[in-house]
Amino acid sequence: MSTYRTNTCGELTLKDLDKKVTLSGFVSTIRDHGGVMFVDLRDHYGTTQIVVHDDAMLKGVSKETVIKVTGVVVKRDEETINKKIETGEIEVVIDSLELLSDTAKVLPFEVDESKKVSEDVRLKYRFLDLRNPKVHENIITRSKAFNFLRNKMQELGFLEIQTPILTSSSPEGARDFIIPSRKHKGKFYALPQAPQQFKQLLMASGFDKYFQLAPCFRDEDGRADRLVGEFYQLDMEMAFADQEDIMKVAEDVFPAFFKEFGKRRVTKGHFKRIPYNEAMLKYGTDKPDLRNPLEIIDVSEVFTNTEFKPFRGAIVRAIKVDDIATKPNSWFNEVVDYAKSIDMPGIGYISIMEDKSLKGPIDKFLTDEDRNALFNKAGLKEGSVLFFIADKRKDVVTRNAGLIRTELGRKLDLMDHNLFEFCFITDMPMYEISEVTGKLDFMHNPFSMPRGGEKALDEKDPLEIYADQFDVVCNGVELVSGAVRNNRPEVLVKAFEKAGYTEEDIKSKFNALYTAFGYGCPPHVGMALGIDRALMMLLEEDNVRETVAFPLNQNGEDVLTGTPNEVTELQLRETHIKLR
RNA sequence: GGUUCCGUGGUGUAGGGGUUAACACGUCUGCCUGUCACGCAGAAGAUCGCGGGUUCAAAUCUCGUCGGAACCGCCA
Repeated sequence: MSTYRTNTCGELTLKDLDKKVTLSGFVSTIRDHGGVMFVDLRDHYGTTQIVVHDDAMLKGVSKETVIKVTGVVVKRDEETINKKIETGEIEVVIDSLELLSDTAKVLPFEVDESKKVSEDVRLKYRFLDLRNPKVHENIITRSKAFNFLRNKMQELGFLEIQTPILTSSSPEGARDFIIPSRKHKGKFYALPQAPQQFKQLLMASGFDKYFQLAPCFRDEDGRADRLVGEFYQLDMEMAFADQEDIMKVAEDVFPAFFKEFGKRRVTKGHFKRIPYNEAMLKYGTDKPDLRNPLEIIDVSEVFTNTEFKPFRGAIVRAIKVDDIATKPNSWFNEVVDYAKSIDMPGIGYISIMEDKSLKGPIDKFLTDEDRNALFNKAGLKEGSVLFFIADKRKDVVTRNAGLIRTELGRKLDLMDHNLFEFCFITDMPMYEISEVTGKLDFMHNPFSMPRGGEKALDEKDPLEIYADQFDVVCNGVELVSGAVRNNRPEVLVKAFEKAGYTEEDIKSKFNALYTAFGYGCPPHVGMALGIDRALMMLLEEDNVRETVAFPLNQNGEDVLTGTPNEVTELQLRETHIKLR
């Protein structure tokens, strides 16, 4: 038996009546009624009400002090049962109390209310914040989630293998965190942005199914849904497998994971598959929220020769919404205001009235032929409203249409808030024209196998080449990225040449992979889930930092431990670093 | 790197060119034998982030700066 307790604060019930018990924990609250005092004693497992009859025992005891008490488990009177806590039918009447650890009398915040406190204060006193059961529970769930994923992957025959944390910097992708080498003057280690190269090397090493709950490091700015510095991926790779095989794993693991830890229904069966280009047209984004039933259509051809100048020669997209033609003008004005807020000049729309006549700012520019074309194309009916989004630039019109679709869905509350709806975005273009350089560049993952292999690279317009590469999107959040990898050195070289790299570049930057592939490598496929972001959704939080025990703030600092910090002159000298 | 918002006792907020800067929670003191967000009475606690400017007068207006958050860039 422990010196400190016979039981935890979360487990005593009526079946323990009359037992002599010892409990230890944090003092949550003290309610002093004169002759009788109640102390809520909290530990990791729960809260138990302690009854004190001698106020001398509470000397020095205040909120958040750590105490040990011994007493007898007593049944509460019917009218004093507290249904809010597991132990609410009993209480412990104590005869001794020992103060194990004192506390400052004035706390930086009330532990139970810590979620309402500004984040910088919470993080400065994170240890207090984490005592809050609501905050505490997230970390427990995180632990269980990691355990679940590990078990699930092992059940599926995947082998967990650790890949290096001290590795080499690669110029592509995100900024690396770099670590100076003591033994190699002027050289640096880098923390991995992802285990990408190593997991592919594992495939070349003959391991069949690899996974890892992998820490990843990127020296990039954070967001509410993106951790600064470090985050975790469920990373996996499988040999002798194609895209269908890994998609099956996705459809097995992720819904099970969301069902286990989420509070919402999860879509059953196969995920809907949407080719990238179709997603961009229908939803205006590569991470659509399918709970929103609205879809975007292209009606450019109707307006090729229109009298309405903003639409003439432009790309025109439209969103049909049924049964809203009778909304008041003010409602439509709010939509117009939203359009302006995203830098659209305005938004045109037509409403279909009871007599099938049209009403709206755009109507006077339409010919009967146009009207017929729109009716057919959009499936308009009485009560429908068709919103138009136009611009000469394809990326702008696509983005704006997507934003309008989302706003209409939100405004009309069309979404099922009790659902996690997954889909695959497939058929990713291999290349795109970089906005920065104007040259051909990889759109996503350069290690993906171009569909059609060498032949496609030789014969096709690069912008027409697709990859067996996919994302898993849930409720408009990109959770997973996966792809069939390029395991053929000669194809790899060709694929990189299109993006302006030489064989020498590949040899110097990705020497390990290039060399390994030269000695035979099974065809392989893999994907990675952003665990923190998935947890954020499962915990219904709107900030990823709520899923991590000790997150860095947006400025990349941990104000509790003082990270990052300065190092000694000696450390600098040994690692050949000179500050200036 | 950029944009926007925020910064007022320990915490969360209100207020707003002028006198004791308000409220809730917390803290302290006293009362109370059944509360569980206990209650009641009282007290302490803030140069309103920092610096400059305008003004007879700045916590308030203004400029700058620092800090935080959200978004854009960035995140193959």
